Amino acid sequence: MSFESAGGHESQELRQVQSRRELDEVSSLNQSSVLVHKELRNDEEENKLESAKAEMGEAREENGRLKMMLEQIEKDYHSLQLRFFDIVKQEAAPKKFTESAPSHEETHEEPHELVSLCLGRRPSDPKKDDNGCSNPKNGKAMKDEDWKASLSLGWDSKFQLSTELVSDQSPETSLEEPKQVAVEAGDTWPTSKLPKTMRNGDDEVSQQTQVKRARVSVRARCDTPTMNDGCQWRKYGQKIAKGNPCPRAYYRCTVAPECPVRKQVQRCAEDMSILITTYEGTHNHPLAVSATAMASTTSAAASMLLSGSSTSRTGLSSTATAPAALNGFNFNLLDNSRVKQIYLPNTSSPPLFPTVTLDLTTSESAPSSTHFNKLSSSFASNPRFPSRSLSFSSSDSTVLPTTWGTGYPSYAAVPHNKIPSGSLNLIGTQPQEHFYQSYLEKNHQAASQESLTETLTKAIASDPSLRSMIAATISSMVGSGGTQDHQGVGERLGQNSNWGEPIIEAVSLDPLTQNRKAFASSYFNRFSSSDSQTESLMLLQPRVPLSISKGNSTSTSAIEDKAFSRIVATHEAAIVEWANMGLNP
DNA sequence: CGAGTTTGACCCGCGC
DNA sequence: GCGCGGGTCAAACTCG
Repeated sequence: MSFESAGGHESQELRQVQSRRELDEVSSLNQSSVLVHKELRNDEEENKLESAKAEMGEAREENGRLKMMLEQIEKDYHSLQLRFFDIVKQEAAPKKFTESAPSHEETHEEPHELVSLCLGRRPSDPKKDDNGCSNPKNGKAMKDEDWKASLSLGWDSKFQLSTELVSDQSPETSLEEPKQVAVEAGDTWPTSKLPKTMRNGDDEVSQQTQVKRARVSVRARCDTPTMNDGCQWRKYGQKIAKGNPCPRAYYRCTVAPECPVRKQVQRCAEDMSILITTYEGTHNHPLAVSATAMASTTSAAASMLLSGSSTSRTGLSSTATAPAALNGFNFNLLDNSRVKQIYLPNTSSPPLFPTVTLDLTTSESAPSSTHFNKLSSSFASNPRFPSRSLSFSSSDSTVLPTTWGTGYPSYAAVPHNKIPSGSLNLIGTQPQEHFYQSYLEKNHQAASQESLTETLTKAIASDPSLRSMIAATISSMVGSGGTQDHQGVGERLGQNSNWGEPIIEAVSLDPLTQNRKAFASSYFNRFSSSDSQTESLMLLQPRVPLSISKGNSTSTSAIEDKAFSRIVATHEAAIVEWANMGLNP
């Protein structure tokens, strides 16, 4: 202690001596500097002037260099933009280019990379969105509408997202422009099927002939000539199709003059009460709330279909089934017993387009796994395109099907947390869906729940579309079912958006959703870190999270319920984390 | 009178 | 090349 105090004393003296010396130096320097300053004042000014001039010269030079760089950058940007447009044109019209100048690069192009098959509408008018549901103050007034809308919020095709990646024309419009491109690229009709006026008119459109189009066929019990899906349709033709005494009617969307969406309506030959409506194309206009349900459902189905076809070559056959969630429908595993045969007008001539069938008929009819097999095999025989069947075998007819034909949905009649269960079956030809086949077999053999869970986990890892569906389910659960909170993801996303509008916009605008997206992406990427599609797939969340209520799924088999519980339990931590993102933004 | 429907003709792709 | 079937066109027709 004394040593320290002595040392401190010495240092104090040293500091005092030092400061005195410094003061002396400063004073002497001041004196001398005054003299020098007087002498050099003129010289300094001259020097300053010269240095300033030199600096200006350098600045000019730098400015010139920067200008050159800017010009060069602009040139590069312009040339790249031109190249980009050329590429987009080429990709949009592969047929023309392959015919005129076939190249290896083009012939090796994956068709799915060129296609967007979003059946929802593109966000053509964000203002309308704002006027509609995004205003939280409208809360109660919009409740019913929101509820309806919540049923209709859907997915968008990941191909749209993929298109987005390469079609960004300007940062400000990056969320909108690509969608337009997607609409133009994905909804074009083959040249042969384009109206003559269109064939002669827009070359770019008519050139997009090889683009693979997805069709979504919806089977639903309906007494009226057509399902009321909220859209305005104009009938433009009717034909008697082979194998079905009931005529097939062709309708064109008339909400917007240029809307490319068409639908075919035909009664099922075996069951006249079942109406088969096949949708094709993407609405390029805002949709009414009542119209968004079908658009979302078909969009999701098309997305699933294409996600499968995009990851595998067609022509390989396998029967596949998958658990999935669409717009709040229950996420149920396959129940073969409820899958009914879907009318196939001409199994000898496979459909020209990849088709996904949504079976919204009730499950009252007799079980028929043989029908299922027959159906899947007939699809599998299709060498050109895979087809899938999604069966929403609902035990409660108050869901979607009954809303069609009556004009307006009756969703309000169904408590949101008591949505009846529906199974969703995928019947596909995707070789990567070995899991589905595996599950199908396991289901038949009453396999153990443990193996089922493992299989499901493996499936998540192997199938990007399934991952997207799982993510959708999680989102749904968090949005309403899991938290009993209508302010969940569903409202966040659903209210501020119109139907069919690609989810990417809402996702991009909502920090919470961004977090969730990032989380889900990272989470599911653990299963497949090398899968580049995962991230975009994670954006395909459902707009509306209806409750995935399992308590009311009386029609669901015990195996399905348990399997569902297991898969949810397996990813419980992720789900909780996901949910907490909303609770603690 | 305009919008929507009906219906025969037409076009095109595909298989034989 | 021919026939078949799916899809579309467009004139005629219907309806409000």
